[in-house]
Amino acid sequence: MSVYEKILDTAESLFNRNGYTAVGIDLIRDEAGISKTTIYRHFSSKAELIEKVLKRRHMRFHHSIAAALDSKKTQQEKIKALINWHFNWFNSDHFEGCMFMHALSEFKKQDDVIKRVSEDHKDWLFSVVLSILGESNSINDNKAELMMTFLEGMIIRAEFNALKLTIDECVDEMSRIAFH
Amino acid sequence: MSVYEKILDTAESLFNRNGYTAVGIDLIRDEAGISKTTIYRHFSSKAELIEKVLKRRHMRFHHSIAAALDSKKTQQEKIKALINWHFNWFNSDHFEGCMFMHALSEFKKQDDVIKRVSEDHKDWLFSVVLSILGESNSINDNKAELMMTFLEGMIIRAEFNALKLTIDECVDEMSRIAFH
DNA sequence: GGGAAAAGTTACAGAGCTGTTCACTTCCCT
DNA sequence: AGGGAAGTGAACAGCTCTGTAACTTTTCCC
Repeated sequence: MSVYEKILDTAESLFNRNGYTAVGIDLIRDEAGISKTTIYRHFSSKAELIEKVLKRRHMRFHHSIAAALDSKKTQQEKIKALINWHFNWFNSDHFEGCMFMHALSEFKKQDDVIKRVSEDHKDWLFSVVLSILGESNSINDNKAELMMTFLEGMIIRAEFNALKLTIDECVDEMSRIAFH
Repeated sequence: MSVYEKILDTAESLFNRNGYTAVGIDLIRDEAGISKTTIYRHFSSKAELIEKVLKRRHMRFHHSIAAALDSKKTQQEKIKALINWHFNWFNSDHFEGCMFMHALSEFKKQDDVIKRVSEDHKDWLFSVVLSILGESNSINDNKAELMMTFLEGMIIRAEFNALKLTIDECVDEMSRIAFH
């Protein structure tokens, strides 16, 4: 694994667990076993490191979700796959909530680049939901809004260990929204 | 207004707009026009100040929502009042998302007291939703979970200016969950 | 093997943060 | 009038953080 990727891996893991401001460059250096000089040779600032971490994470999510949905034929199967994907994420041992959401909260008043990367991610997730429903029109846009709102709620509740709903209950709710 | 309350007011406003870690005691001192000595006479630490800010905010929300729902008779009216209350909040000029959620994200690994205050707030909001439905049983608990998940999604989407749903659409969705 | 590129080590500048200290002032209560 | 509570202002200790600089070591390609 290249040094560049090791920095990104370590930074992503630490930012995910402890937040962006709470994690300093020195901690990333120690955890990655890579000198600070090298970190700053690859990334001009902490903000750029965060930006690159988020962009790479977005690409990973993008490919992973696309792979999970592509093989599915019906709308119902796609919804089930989407919910399944999220529950797998919630139950993985590194789940700490949505990093893009946290980035938006921490930087919406400070850093426009990080803010935009996070907004782009959420816009993309909305487009995934919309694409399950079919073409964009007023009815589908509205259903996608409802589904997206519920999905965001699931993510938040899961972060705080407050999501008591089962996979099937979430699939049922999403399906009910989708199929009128 | 007492000095004590002025400190809480200023701190709450700044924490709300800029986050907890990003706001220093010196900024609160300048904004409130109150010396740092006085702040530390009333609050033994920044963590305690945050805790008191959150507890007072919780009490305010508690009374405000209770007042909004108490006069309503039917379940339908109560749901409408709850959604209305939230949209009023979203559209107020100081809305920046849920401070308890942000506190949980920032302090879940650091400060158990702040974490618990925030969890208590969310538990209370759940109990409000449940009380609209009636007594606690497996069916109502499940409906309350669905409604709470949707409500949390609304709050997040509103924070990021991504909530395109109207009041009526949210009321319809919540009612659909509540009335089977 | 030689030489350049990449990485490591260490120290440090400059800033900001929390929390404390001390000397001074204001104000209220009796 | 006088004493105590409450507030002010300014400095500062101690720490952490970002980012830089100078110098040494490793790695790797020809």
